[in-house]
Amino acid sequence: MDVSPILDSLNDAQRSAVTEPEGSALILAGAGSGKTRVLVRRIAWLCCVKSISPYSILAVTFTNKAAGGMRERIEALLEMSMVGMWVGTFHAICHRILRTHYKEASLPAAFQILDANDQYRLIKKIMKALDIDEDKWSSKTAQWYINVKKEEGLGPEDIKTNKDETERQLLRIYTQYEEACKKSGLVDFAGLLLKTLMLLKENEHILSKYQDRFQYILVDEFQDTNALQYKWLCLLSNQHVPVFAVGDDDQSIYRWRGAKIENIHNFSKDFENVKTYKLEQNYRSTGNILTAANNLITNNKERLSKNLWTEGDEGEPIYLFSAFNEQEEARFISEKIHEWVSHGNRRDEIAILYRSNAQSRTFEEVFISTQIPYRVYGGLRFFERAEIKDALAYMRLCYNYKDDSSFERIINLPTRGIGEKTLSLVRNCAQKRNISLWEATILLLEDNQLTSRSRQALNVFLKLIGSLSADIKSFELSEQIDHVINKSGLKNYHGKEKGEVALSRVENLEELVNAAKTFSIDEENYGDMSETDAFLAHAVLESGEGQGKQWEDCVQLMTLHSAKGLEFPTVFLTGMEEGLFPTEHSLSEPNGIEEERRLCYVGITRAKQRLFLSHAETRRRYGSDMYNSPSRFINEVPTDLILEVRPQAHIKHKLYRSTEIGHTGDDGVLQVGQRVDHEKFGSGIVIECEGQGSSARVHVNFEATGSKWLVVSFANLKVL
DNA sequence: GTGTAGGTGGTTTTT
DNA sequence: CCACCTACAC
Repeated sequence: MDVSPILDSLNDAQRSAVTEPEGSALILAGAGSGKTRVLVRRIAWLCCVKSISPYSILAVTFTNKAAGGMRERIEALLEMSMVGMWVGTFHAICHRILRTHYKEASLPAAFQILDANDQYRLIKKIMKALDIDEDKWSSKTAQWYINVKKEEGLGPEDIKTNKDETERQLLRIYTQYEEACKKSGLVDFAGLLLKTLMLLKENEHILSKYQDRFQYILVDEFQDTNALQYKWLCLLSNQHVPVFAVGDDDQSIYRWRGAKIENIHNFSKDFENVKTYKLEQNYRSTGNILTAANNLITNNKERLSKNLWTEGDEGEPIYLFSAFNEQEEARFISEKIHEWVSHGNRRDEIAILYRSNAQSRTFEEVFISTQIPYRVYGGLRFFERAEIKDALAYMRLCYNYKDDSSFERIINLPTRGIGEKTLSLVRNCAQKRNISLWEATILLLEDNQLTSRSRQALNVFLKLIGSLSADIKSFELSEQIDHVINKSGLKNYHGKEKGEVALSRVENLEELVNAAKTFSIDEENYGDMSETDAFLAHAVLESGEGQGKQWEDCVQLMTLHSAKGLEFPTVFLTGMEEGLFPTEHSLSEPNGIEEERRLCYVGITRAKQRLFLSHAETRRRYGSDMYNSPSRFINEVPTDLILEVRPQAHIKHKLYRSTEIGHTGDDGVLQVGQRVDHEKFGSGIVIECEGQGSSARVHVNFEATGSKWLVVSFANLKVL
């Protein structure tokens, strides 16, 4: 057969990887080296040349978006349907397996998935019930602890009771939390993975079913897999199914979330017959951009060596803009965008990247006033909105009365006179008898111990859910949701509120009905689930876009993390300041700086043609002015690549100002960060140094009087 | 049960 | 500084 479309325009390394005959392979694919292309062609190669049925292939990706894109690209390349091939995130795949074997996994058929937010709420509730002081052991820590333990593959019963008081408390919470999840038929994200792993370990016939089925396993973004996912891969591959793992250790930016880079190192040891391929030719960026990225990343000690190169031109220099404050930084970028657009270019070819979400604000303000359409990525997504989750909680409760988390969410929403007092009676009863809140409510009503008022209210609620759940069983999915949001009073409740927000809530609820209408059950991910089950799972696993409406040509604003995997002709890498990027936090973490540097590397390599780095001398943060020196990462880009742009030079600054200059009268060394004392202005901190000898000046931020430039030879500063 | 004053904390994020 | 949460007063 003609394999040319599959091997067409691949370079040698890519071709070797795609046609790897036997065994597992580790593809170290640098940024822009055609990683996705290799994955897609590999699958095409397996199907067409090796005549492997799509049914025998499992491809795992990091996001749902990537999964969809991959299937599409293969189908486009081969002009055939890939029905039967499993492509999805670890979570989606585990979810599917658990649905199929819910009995063996000791889960109810109607088990629901708990998202991070629900998980947090549940943990808080449990801590309150256990009477654990939140000031001493924060609920955030507890959540972190639970997820870390799960990712290590440890259930509460696997952890030995420690003498350490903190750990004992955390374990108590973990135990209770698992109990609560089990009782309500809820599984959190890490739980999907852990439960699947247990299921496969404990049920030989199920494990061999999947081991026999999947003859080839492919993993994208391998550097971002965590310990649990790795174990899962080992188990499924059973040492002999070839695993094709594609990743880039230099782009590992999720270690803080449990991603284990060691997986890349261990891969060759744990799997048989592993060949390693390096994809180092970059097809994305100009020579200068690549040189900048390469130079930056060589400052990391802990990495597999790899050097990107391109056949392309050097291209434009790396532009650097030093702004006085964050406003000016945004204004400068706004001007550049106007310039760009007036030359007939598109705004969506421009990305503005920043370290933290809060930084988008200044850009938004300036873009509104200078009339630049923009789109901010990230933030609250559709299925994460409170009103949507409320509506879905009704649905979930209708299908599973034991879902306590949903029960609590909507018992008094809209308000129906069931307050804290009644609710705590229900909670107590449920806890004492180890039954669900729903069952406890029924018991309490029979017991006749409640005030007539709360009995009335609880009765109304039970009746409502009862009749809703009876009504909707015969309806289409979208009709079910429409029915629920109307009959529950949810829509009316938000309709009566005033203001923009309320209006958008009603619109969102209507949009939910719409989403249900257009939801087509994707056989591959949801198998033989009912449409409703599939939709509810879909809502949690794939929480949707933050802001719809992509039709307008918009400048793209996003964090460095969310830029991973994307590329843009022009990239503005903003807020390049010590304390911001790298973050203050990272300085005290063991390998914090290296992760920040990888993040910077990701940022730089997003750019195809033009890269702007910018930093601000002062930045308003948490209400007070911060004076940050330029990020060390700027200095790690070779000076000769950089062109400083300064359209409105107010003061002449040195680009690379030394951090140490001259001497004070009492012969102390003056350097950035040094505390000094001045006769008149009092004490302050040196935030900048400039010049040499008698013309040397320092910028000092005085506690009492604010910041001032002082000539060192006159100021008579005392080093403190 | 709703509204508002006071306190607090505040990277990155997909599933 | 601002968004979010909690606690209390209507």
